[in-house]
Parts: sequence; C-alpha cells; structure tokens
Amino acid sequence: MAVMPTRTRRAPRRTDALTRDVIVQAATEILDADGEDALTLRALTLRLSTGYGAIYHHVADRDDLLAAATDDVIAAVVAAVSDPALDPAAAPTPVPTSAPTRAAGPQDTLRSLALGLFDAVQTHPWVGAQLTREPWRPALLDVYECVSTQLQALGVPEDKLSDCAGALMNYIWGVAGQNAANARALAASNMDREQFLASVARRWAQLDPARYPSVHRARAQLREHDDREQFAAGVDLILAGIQAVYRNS
Amino acid sequence: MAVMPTRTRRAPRRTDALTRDVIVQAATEILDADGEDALTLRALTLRLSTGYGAIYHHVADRDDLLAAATDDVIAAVVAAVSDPALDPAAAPTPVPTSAPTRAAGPQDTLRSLALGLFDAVQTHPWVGAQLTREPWRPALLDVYECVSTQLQALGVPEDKLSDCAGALMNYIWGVAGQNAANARALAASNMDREQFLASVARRWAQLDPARYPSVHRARAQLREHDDREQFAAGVDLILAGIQAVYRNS
DNA sequence: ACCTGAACACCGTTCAAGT
DNA sequence: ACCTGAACACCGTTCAAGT
Repeated sequence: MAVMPTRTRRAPRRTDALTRDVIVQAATEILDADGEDALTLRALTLRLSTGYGAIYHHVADRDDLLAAATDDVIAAVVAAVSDPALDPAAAPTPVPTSAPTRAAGPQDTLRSLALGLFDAVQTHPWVGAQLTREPWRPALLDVYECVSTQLQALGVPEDKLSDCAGALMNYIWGVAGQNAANARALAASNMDREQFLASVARRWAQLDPARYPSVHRARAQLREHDDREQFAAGVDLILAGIQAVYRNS
Repeated sequence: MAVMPTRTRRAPRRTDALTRDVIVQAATEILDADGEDALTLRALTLRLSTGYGAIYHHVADRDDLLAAATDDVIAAVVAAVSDPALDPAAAPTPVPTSAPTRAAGPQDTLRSLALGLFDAVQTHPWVGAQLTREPWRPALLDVYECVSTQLQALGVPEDKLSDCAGALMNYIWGVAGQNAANARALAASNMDREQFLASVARRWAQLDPARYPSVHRARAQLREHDDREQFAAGVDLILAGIQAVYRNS
C-alpha cells in the first residue's frame, strides 16, 4: 500500500498569475496585521502559495516592496484630498452630487491632507518608519505638489514656498515617525493601549520632579490627551506662523 | 620543527576591562563611519578584540546598544545648550569668562537647541532613523523639559505647552528622519554629494511640468538650497505661529 | 516569461565551558 | 563576575533547473 509521504508533499500552488500589485497588496496586509518585522520573504511565499523566485521576478528586493507599499498608502491619501469621491475612508456616495460643494479654502485642504496622512499612518504604522528610510519617493512629490499649490493660494511668495512646504511636511513626517515608534513599542510590550499608557505614566512619575517639572505636568494630562487633536493643533500652529510671516494684505 | 598553525591562532584579546560605555563608544564610531547596517555584533567583537558574550554581558541586545548611543548624542546637545561651556562643538575656552554673557532669550535658546540637534543628526545620521524606533527615550525627556521651560518663558499657557512643544519637537524629528534617509540614499548611491544632487535634479526634470509645476520650481533652486537654512526657517515659522497664537501682551 | 526551492552568505543571540 | 566562541535559529537573496 503505497502512501505518499506527507513530509515531501508539495505545498499547494496558486493557479492564477502573480503580479507586482498582488505581491504589494499581500505585503501590506502582513505589515498591517503584524508589523514590519513580520514581513519576511518566507511569510510572503506562504501567503501567496508561491516560491521565492516568483516574488523576486516581480520585485527587486525587500526594500523595493516596502517602498512600493508606502507609495500606495500615501498616493491614496493625496488622491482622496484632490478628489474626495476617491476617499477610501469616506462613506460611499453612489450618486455624486451634481453640484459638489467646493467651498474648501487652502487652509482646509492643507488640514485635510495633513489629517489624512495622520490617519493613514495610524492604520499603517510601518509607513511612518519607512518615510525615514527612503527619501523623496514618487508619492512624496505628489504631497509636495499639493502642499505647494495650497500655500501659493495662501499668498506665500514663490521663493519661500519650499521653506513653508518643508516645515509642514517635516512636521507631518515627524509625527508619523513617532506614531510608528509608539506602535512598535506598544506591540512589543504585549499590553493593551490602556495598560501601556499607564506604564509610561508610572515611569514618568518616578522622575525627579525638580528636574522634570514639565514632564510631570504633561503626565497629569496624559489620560485625556488625544494624539490626533494635538497633531491638528500643531498643523494650525504652523499655518498661523505662515500667515503671520507671509500675510498678503 | 613545530610551527603553530596560523589558522588556529587566537585573535589577540584586550587586557583592560570592558564597560558598557566603551562598547557604546565603539558602536558610535562604527555607526558614524559606515552607517547603521555596518553595526554588526561581529564588527563590534573585532573592533573591541573580544567575544560575543562579553558584549552581551554589558548590553541587553543590539537595540539597547543603538538606543544608548542615541541617548548619548542627544544628551550631549541638551547639555551644551543648558551650559554652553560643555558644547563639544564649541572652541575650547580654557578660562571661563568670570562674567558669562547671559543675554539669550527663550527664542534664542530654542533656536540653538534645534540647530544643535540638527547638527548632531548631520554628523550622526543614524540618530535620525533611531528616533522613529524608540519613543520617549530618557534623553528625549530632557529635550521636552528644555523646550517646555523656554515656551513657558515665552508666555505659552500651561495647558498648551505640550501642543507647542510637540509641534517643535516633531518638526525637528521629521527633519532628522529625512536627513537620515538622505544620508542612507547618498551612501547607497556610491556618488559624492554633488553627483547625487545632480541625479536627483535629473530625475525631477523628467516629471510632467503640467502636473508637477512646484517640483520643477524647487528643482531650479536646488543648487543654492541650504538644508540648514531651510531647517532654521521652519523653526522660526513655528515660533512665529506660537507667538501669533499665544502672544502675551 | 514565469516560477521552483535547495543552497548560500550572513545575521543576532545563546550557553556550556572556561578564568 | 567576566569572558570565550562554537552552535543555533532565522534572515534576504541567488540560481540552476523546470514549465
């Protein structure tokens, strides 16, 4: 009675063709579910029911994969701001209003772009870390273009556009990076968000109050602290600075 | 004639004791010289003429090592701002002036802290990437404390201190991260700075001018562009925003 | 062209054994 | 206590071979 030995049985293989898009999509799902360290080539072959060579046939290397996934996330946010009907986070609007409300000023557009990027990094924390590894990816050029256009509409002189756009974008990347770091730390701690915040507060409580008075004050506000609100406040602060310095009146 | 076989000869071992500080120092030198990827445990054992276990006896793991090295860099900057005599970048002043000039206002202090951090990341690019991996390291609490104190002196109300400090610090971390990314890309390109900038300009030149007008304008200014000046402009913009919103008059 | 998967080079980390 | 270094588990990547 010949029985096929189980340990040498091949893993089932996919029947449909592999594409770069399918691979990037699968990578994104792994990254979202289990973080950047979980994205191994091995994990990808298992999820896609394929071999290493198949993946390397469509993708240069792991960095290429991470960069492509990041591009997709950022590009989706910019597209949603440019044309709100494309917003994946928005409720589906089967019948587009024939007279779209187009009252959004440059400030509002900049605010929604910034908050859109914040929310995207919140759901894809690995994006925040990736931004400090690959500078000026294609998608970032779209962000720059969008920011510059709005700043110009605000009356910022042409030779100051890159300074102002840089201030706004670097602030956004900074928050994105901190969010990524927080997500990593939270995941590594094996605690839920509540416990984790409590443990941070406990650590800060042990600091010398004479040397760290401000940290102690911030600790007291930690529970009602809202990351998203604080981020929005920072955006407004920078926009206020731009208005104050380059007011066109 | 018995000859000791060369291939089995032991590597020479250090005679003085190993300390955590010595290890962190050696790691910093490797990081500065050849970037984050060059810091392998193997490279460390070779440089320190020791074994793996010796290192793991003083340091928890590779992340611990990177975090400690980052702490040292940041802490030195904060210390230099708090007491300029400690500034490692400043010229040695063997005889401290008996009447130190203490005319620096909060704005000046914040500017020197920000520029000090910028310069530190410029010479230690790996610090920029590390900041997005480990949130709220001890040294960052010192930065927060310093920033908060100065903002309070500027008249920012107490319940807005964390918003304002966050805006400033996240902007600094954002620029630090981009600098780290640029340093990585520059190192990976095997070009000098001049060639690298030219290649970036060439890539941008190929973009559709109708879709990326602002990128094309920025490209024209790329040659006379100064990262440090643009960073300082961003700091001033945020300070202007803080002044505009929380002016105490 | 597209895919397979054993093999390679190289990591971080451990631990039984030494001093 | 402090250190050694072979061994382990696990990476990303390659490439001769298949379809």
